[in-house]
Amino acid sequence: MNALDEAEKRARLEEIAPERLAELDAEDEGEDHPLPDLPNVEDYDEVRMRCAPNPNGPWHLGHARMPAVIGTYKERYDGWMLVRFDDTDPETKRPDLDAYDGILDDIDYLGFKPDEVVKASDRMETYYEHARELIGLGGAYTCSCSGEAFSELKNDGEACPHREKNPGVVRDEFEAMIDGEYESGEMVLRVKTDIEHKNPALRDFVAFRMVDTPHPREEAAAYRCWPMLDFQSGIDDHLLGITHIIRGIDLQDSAKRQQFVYDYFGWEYPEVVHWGHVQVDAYDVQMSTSTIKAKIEAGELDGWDDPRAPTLKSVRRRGIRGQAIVDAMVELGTSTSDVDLAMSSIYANNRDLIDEETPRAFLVRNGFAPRSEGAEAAYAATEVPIAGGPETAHPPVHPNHEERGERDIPVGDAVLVETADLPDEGERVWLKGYGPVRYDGDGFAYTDDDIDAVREEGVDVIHWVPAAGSVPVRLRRTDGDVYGYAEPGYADYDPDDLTQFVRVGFARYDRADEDETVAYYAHQ
RNA sequence: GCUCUGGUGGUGUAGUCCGGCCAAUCAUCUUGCCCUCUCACGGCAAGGACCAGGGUUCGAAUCCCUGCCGGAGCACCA
Repeated sequence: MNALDEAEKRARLEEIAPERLAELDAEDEGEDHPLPDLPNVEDYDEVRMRCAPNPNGPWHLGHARMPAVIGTYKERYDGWMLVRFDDTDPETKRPDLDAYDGILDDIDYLGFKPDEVVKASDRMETYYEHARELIGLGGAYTCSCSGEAFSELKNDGEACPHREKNPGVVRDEFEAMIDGEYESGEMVLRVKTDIEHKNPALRDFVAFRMVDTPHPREEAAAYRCWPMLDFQSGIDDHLLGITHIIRGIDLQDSAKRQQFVYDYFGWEYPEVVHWGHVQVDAYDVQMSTSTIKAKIEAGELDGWDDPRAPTLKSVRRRGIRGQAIVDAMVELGTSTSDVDLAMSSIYANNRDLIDEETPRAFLVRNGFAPRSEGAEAAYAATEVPIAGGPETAHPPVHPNHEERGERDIPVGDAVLVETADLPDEGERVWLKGYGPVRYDGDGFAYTDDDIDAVREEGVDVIHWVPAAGSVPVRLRRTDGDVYGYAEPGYADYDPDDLTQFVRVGFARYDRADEDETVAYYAHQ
């Protein structure tokens, strides 16, 4: 009934309330977006956002959320995306020189292109300029209290003696900080907020401190006086025209702290969205840069792309599309509560993306080297002589796409099958893509049964490879390495090619070593 | 201790602002069936949730109160 006069209703609405019609259309479009609307988008000419990673190491899976969500919003609002490396801690979170390009590479893998890339460590003079200005406005003071001493005063809501220091002295001491005349811990510049603020986290926070360790980037190695995140990031967000900040709840109080700086300068604070922490299931290794780094150094992981590492390099090597990760991250939304990301949803997304285009191949498993706790699997292959049938098998490249042709697998005198698939003596089995055989205890004899044997008589269909000419494969899984033999055609694959090993799962061809070919397992 | 912030199936999410159309959406997941040269894809079906207790109301996932549980900040880390 209602559907019948939908068009009529629209026409009528157009007449009496065109603005309402536009609203309806906007609502309809909104249904396609898993992510909630960004706040107050209409107040800005352009939605400008930033990813602000600390380049202190390669990215783990959780890091993907930042570009995934921000990049998706960028596409949705036709906005602008900055990648800004917040590398202002040369010591505790010391930047890793390879991480700058590594992160950009990961963002590219996820399918996004930043409109601009900057490094905070290139912008030091800008931060100094603004600090000078802030001092001029009476909004900051140099302080030589020890951390503990200040903390104690602060917790009691009491100002330290340096707070009312003569502005000229503050100016001189700050210049001395810039000139590196203090050592680490001797002097900081604090933002004057409200020392009695009911939230102790907001009271007179540190804007600059001394760091003795030189920055690893040559261009920034001479600086000793470094801004803290709250100051640097706050200044940059304004200067770079950021309209929407999207970041984790750990920075919840940051906006409130930075608001004080913005107030001194008379700036408007951007819109902010905070999200909770992400945990990913399916990994034994904790998702943290330092933990992964430690495990690699201890030899427990082979590297950042070890299949057991919850890193982007790892899933990438397994042949999982960046898009699958992005989709999963976007589905998580931007809730402030902590969320668990199920790898199965990444796998489901990936399967959606690759199944149609991925060719099939046989892999007969024979051996397993577990590399994680509780992993168990027993795979064994049996060689069985075969006689009486055609010389070659022709299974399709893809069961849903006849037009892609057939694989040609020579059978030879014997085949390998997984021992668990071996039928009882006297029973038949259907070698997939080849035909029916009867097992006589020693070998397979081709029978003349047609496919009805499978359809109506319940003969099992199993995968197999020829005993001669098959490709020894090591299939690297998150729980260990599976050994086996792939059909001869697998020798023609190139690195990055995907295949679906029938009844085993999707895998990415990695390389051909001298004695074996290495593939990485993605998922079933 | 102080200050924020959150709690819908196994997981994620919609609904919460403006109480009824919610015996709660969608996806993933699990199970069963169908399709198929046993995978994957596809189709069908089933399973599974409003943190607890009070209150307001004709009516509460939605509003109020209390409790419980969780996360974050109070760094010269980001």
